[in-house]
Parts: sequence; C-alpha cells; structure tokens
Amino acid sequence: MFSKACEYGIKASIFIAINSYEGKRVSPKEISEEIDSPTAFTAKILQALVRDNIINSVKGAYGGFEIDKNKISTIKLSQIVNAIDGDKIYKGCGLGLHTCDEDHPCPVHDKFKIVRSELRNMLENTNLEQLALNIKSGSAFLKI
Amino acid sequence: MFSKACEYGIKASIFIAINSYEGKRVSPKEISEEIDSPTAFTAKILQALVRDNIINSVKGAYGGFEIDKNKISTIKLSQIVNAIDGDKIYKGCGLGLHTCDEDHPCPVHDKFKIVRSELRNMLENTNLEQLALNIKSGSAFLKI
DNA sequence: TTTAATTAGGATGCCTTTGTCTTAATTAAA
DNA sequence: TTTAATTAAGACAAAGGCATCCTAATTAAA
Repeated sequence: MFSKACEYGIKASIFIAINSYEGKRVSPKEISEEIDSPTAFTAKILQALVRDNIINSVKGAYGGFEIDKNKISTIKLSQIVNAIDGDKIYKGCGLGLHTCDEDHPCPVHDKFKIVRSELRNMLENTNLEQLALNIKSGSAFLKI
Repeated sequence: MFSKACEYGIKASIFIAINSYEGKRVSPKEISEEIDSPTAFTAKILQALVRDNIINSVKGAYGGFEIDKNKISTIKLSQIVNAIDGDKIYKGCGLGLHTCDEDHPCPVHDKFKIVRSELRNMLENTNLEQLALNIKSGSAFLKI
C-alpha cells in the first residue's frame, strides 16, 4: 500500500511528535532505533519531511528533529503520505490506465472509487496528535 | 495498490473471458495488444494464472488461452490478485509491523481495518463476468 | 512423420526502490 | 575561534520488480 519510505516517515513523525511534546529533539539514530528502520535511509526521509515543512530540523550541536507543539494536531496523515509517496495512491487508476474517469473508466473504476475514497477519508481525518496519543497511552506500538 | 503484473493479469483475464464467451482462444500477442502491455511479460503472468487454474492454456498450433465459459462468473477478482500479488494487500500491516493485530496494533491499525475490509469486500464480490460485460457493453475500457 | 504454430521456462538486463557511506555545511558551547 | 555534534546532500551499492530474449516442449494439420 505505502512504500517503505512512507511507512518509516509516518512512524518517524509519530516518534518526533511524542518527543516534541516533552520539548525534546531527536536524532535519526534515536528515531531509527525506536521505529526499527535503517538509520541513513530514515535520515533521507526526514530531509523530505523537512523540505515539505512537516517537521523541523535544527542543525549543529544540541540539534535534532522536532515538530512545533501547536502544529502536531494539525498535521494530517495525508500530508505525510503526500510528501513521500505523492497522491497516486488515491488518484491513480486501479488498473494503471493512463486516462480513467467517469467518461472513460477502467473495468473496476466504480468499485475502486469506494475503496479509494475510504482511504482518502482515513488519511484526511487522522492527525499526528491522535497517533502520538495512541503510542503514549500504550495502546499502539511503533515496532515489532 | 496492485503490482504492474497484477494489473496486466486482471486485464488479460477480462480479455480472455470475453473471447472465451465466443469460443475463441487468444495468444499473448493479441492480449498484450488489447490491454497495452509488454507481450513477453504478459505471457509470464499468464503462466502464473494457468498454474493457479484460473485460466486454461492449450499448447501447439491453434492453441492459446481460454477460460471455461461456465467458470467465468465464478472467478473472483480476489483469486486473480491472490495468484499474482498474494494476500499482503489485505493482510499486511499498513505501517509494515511484523506483528500487527488487536493485541499489538500499529498506530493506524483500527483506521486501516476499515479500508482493508472495504478492499477485500470489493475483491471478493467482483467476478470476471461482471467485468467482461462492462467491456462488451462499451461502458468500460481495457486501455488508454 | 514432418512442419509450423504455439505455450513453458530459464537466463539475462534494466530501472526503481531501498539502503549505505562519505563529505560538506551548520551551530552551540567551551 | 576552535571544537564537537549535528543535519544536508550526493555518490554509490544491493535487491526486487519489470521487461526481454532465446530455447525447449507440445500439438494440430499437412
């Protein structure tokens, strides 16, 4: 469904959010240990999230990655997915047709529409705060 | 969502079904032209569908691929997807956790469940006959 | 029985994604 | 101002998906 990069990006964002609530910046090393991902690759993905203004980076000693506390509840899952995987996941044709719309649908167009809108809905209505709270309360996990 | 191989496999199956209704066998060349796919690669995918008993192949002169007319309405989209992509699409964890279930859920587990069950539902309740009729009636297309 | 047409299958190559490594740029603190 | 810690960025390597090619196996018809 999502690319590996996107999976890592979502989990990393959640971990950064949790720490940002406590005013703590985190490094790619801490992040990758917590979400069980390759460190250097994770760092690359963080760069993309920084470029897209989803997370913030502070260079130099005592630096790291953080998210503005007040912003956490406004960051939707869809933004993270968009920054890394783009919008093909809920825009592209299920059977790979170049043109696929009401006028020229692929054979599964109508049936797929429902699934895709459910997915879009879910990505649009889930924010980082909700996900972070799930982890903090111990009712969800970032690895294993 | 689906792999390229799976997209080709679905479209090929639909085209074979249409022709089987008219008692006609089709070759990888005809198929790939009709669904706009690479011929040799499509042939490989057809082999997988034959191995899984979804389509039937007849070797030698006047051979080709076909589907038992009476079977067409019983072949679910889920069978084709399963034969090519496996079941990870509606079984795997959305964030790639090794273990992700009610006892040990990833942060998006509950939200994802809905999307996945909608997808599974769609794949289980769509059969080749429906898709073939859409094409025959001109209300859906296999390419462009 | 030979031939021509056809699917099966293995070997190979290319491209994208995934992942690593090294160096540059930046910055807080000593 | 120097140092140590840190992110940024580009080059490189590995793996997997996508695609091609060649040969073997099969079979209907001549």
